[in-house]
Amino acid sequence: MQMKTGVEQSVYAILILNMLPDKAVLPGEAISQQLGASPTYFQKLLRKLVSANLITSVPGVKGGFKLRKKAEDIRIYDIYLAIEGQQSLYSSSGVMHGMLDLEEEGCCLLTDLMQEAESSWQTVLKRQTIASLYEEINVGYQPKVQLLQQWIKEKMVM
Amino acid sequence: MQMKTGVEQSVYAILILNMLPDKAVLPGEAISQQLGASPTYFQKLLRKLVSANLITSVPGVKGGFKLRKKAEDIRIYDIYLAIEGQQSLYSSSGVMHGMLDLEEEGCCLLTDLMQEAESSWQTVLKRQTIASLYEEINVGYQPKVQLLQQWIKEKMVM
DNA sequence: ATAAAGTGGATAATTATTATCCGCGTTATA
DNA sequence: TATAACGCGGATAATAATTATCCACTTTAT
Ligand code: FES
Ligand code: FES
Repeated sequence: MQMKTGVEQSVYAILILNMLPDKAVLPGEAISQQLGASPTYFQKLLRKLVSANLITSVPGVKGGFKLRKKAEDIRIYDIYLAIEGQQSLYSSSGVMHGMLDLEEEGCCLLTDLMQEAESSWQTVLKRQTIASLYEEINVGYQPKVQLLQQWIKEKMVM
Repeated sequence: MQMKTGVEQSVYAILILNMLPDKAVLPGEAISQQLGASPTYFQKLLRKLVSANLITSVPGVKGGFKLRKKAEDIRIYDIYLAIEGQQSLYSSSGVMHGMLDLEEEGCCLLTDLMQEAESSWQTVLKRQTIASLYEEINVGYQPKVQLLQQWIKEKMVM
């Protein structure tokens, strides 16, 4: 039970896109290179982010990706959801059904508990946004962020 | 990112063992049959529960498994831990390291957040115990539980 | 002695995740 | 208008995680 690495990559990808000037766009391959991710698979992840309306894509020669929402409106949870899908962490196999010979469903006590735990988990991931995460990184690693900004200026297209 | 089905099976297995009279023991195969689990793999799960000191095993002809702790002292989280292991839900691949060119570790902002979320999740799973779960099932499905009790009396050995 | 259990290791089957390829549509620009 | 740089989607392969089976072994009641 491990979160997909795609979630981490996506978060940092969006963090990069957040540093992009308005109207500018960054090619997927540049991003995947910066993250050290496999370019082809990373495109698939970007597609999921597009489907989730977190970023937009521009095809064609000066194409690429950019944010669709404001950084304040992108919660870490949204990114998680885009990549991992909406299925819950726990899904009952109906063990209790067979055990107690129940006809109807909607019973599983464990499901209730697990759902509550997951909600509690989600709450934390809904608190932090790309904006707040960027804030933290910026105060903690400003010089490095400058370099990243520089790199973005080189790779972006308008 | 799905919890292993072994967690569900283990919870119900322990719930069954909890209904066992003191000194009695239930063979692993009987349990797996009741749960509809694959017998050989389910033995592996039972082993993990033994290793985690949640249940004890008795070898030999009148052998089987029984609880090691009191139902009040077995949290759902303990069972989760026994089956899934102690690794956290999220583990950083160091994407931020490569991105910002950091030497040392202990940085990842996402790791902190994810850890907080996971703690929050764990808290819920630490609240409920086998005792409280059994309580709930007992009030909700008493007649069915009677039948299960009956079955246990048939299958147990002392 | 024998049979019924658990144990541990090796291995296979299945499923989920990650990765690659290729042909296509779109768009700036030469 | 041709071309090159990009994103898109489907098919497919490689890898890893999970689930499942088998077997030789130890333990113990009868
Ligand atoms: S056994 Fe889980 S929903 Fe019924
Ligand atoms: S990038 Fe996550 S710990 Fe440094």
